[in-house]
Amino acid sequence: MKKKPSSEATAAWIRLMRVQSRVLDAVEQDLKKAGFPPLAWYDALLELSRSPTGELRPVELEKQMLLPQYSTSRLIDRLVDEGLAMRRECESDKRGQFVEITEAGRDLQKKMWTSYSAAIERHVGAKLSDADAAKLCGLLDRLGCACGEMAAPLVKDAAQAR
Amino acid sequence: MKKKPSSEATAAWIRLMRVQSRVLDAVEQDLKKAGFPPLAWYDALLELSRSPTGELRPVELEKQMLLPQYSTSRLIDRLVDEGLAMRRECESDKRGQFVEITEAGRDLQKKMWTSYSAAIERHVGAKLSDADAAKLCGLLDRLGCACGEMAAPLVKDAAQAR
DNA sequence: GCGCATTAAATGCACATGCATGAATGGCTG
DNA sequence: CAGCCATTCATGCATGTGCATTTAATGCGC
Repeated sequence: MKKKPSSEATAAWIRLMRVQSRVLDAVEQDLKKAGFPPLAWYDALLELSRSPTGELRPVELEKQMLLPQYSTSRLIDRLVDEGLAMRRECESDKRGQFVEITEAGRDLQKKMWTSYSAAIERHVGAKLSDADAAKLCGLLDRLGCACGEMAAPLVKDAAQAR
Repeated sequence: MKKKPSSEATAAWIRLMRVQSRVLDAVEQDLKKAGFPPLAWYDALLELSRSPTGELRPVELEKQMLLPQYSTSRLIDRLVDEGLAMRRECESDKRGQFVEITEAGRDLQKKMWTSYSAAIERHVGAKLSDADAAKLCGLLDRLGCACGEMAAPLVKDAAQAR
């Protein structure tokens, strides 16, 4: 059947791709210039630090962030290499493991948030009123949620860092 | 000064990243399942085919798509390898060159558009009314355009394929 | 015309990613 | 309990990407 998208839908698609790419680039650049690791590290550290116990199963991390399994596995490798997290074996299920954030990890997450939040403000907040940001949010949610999963219970304030 | 972003701005940022990632993924998967090359190839072929002469300088291509110079260079390599484009030397400026789309390239672009447009409809059009898509567009533009460049003269109907 | 900064494009090298697969464990079914 | 499929995580290999540098040609100032 191959129905064609309306020109509005197509335009929205193009904007979504281009604008995201630019804004992400800008924010990543800001972080890099401040001497910090990539955003993905922050996301992982944040998820870990948000867990009551400071630890998560790789599988859970993988679902929170939208990464493939192998990608999560290697991200954890790097965090561990840098002393930002530790692997801990899982008693109840010996296939699995836990990843626990270290103090250094928590520190880095907090420090990054300073730069990160400034970058968000600069590249997003400064260009949109709160009302418009909320509208944007609502429209984007309509695209994401119907995607199959719900997966947005704790996302809503995922940056309540510090 | 490091001003903090409002929670609305932060939420919008997070949605922008996550939703784009999901939707892009979905569309790329659709294309891949249909046996087509990555989206970037389509974008490049479209830009080339849109040029009146069917050719562009790599530098121009690089500006249209949001790619770094070396990335464009290698993308062209692949297109040429597959017979979808040809390199042609530039008379007036011997440093430069022209990249010209071939018939095979035009064909592929058109064929991809069938799948591509269906994917856009499925993952964007179907989830948003035209009015909402237009709103989304407007909000996104506010984020992208103030970015420094204008760079959206021909983007507005960049998918007027076929 | 000569030196020199500038622009266009390619490339070597380290590192990241995607994909398929493997290894270990768990759990279900008969 | 035996067989079998599912789950969790790691990894080898090919491919892609980022970054810095190189090569080549231009234009500019003098």
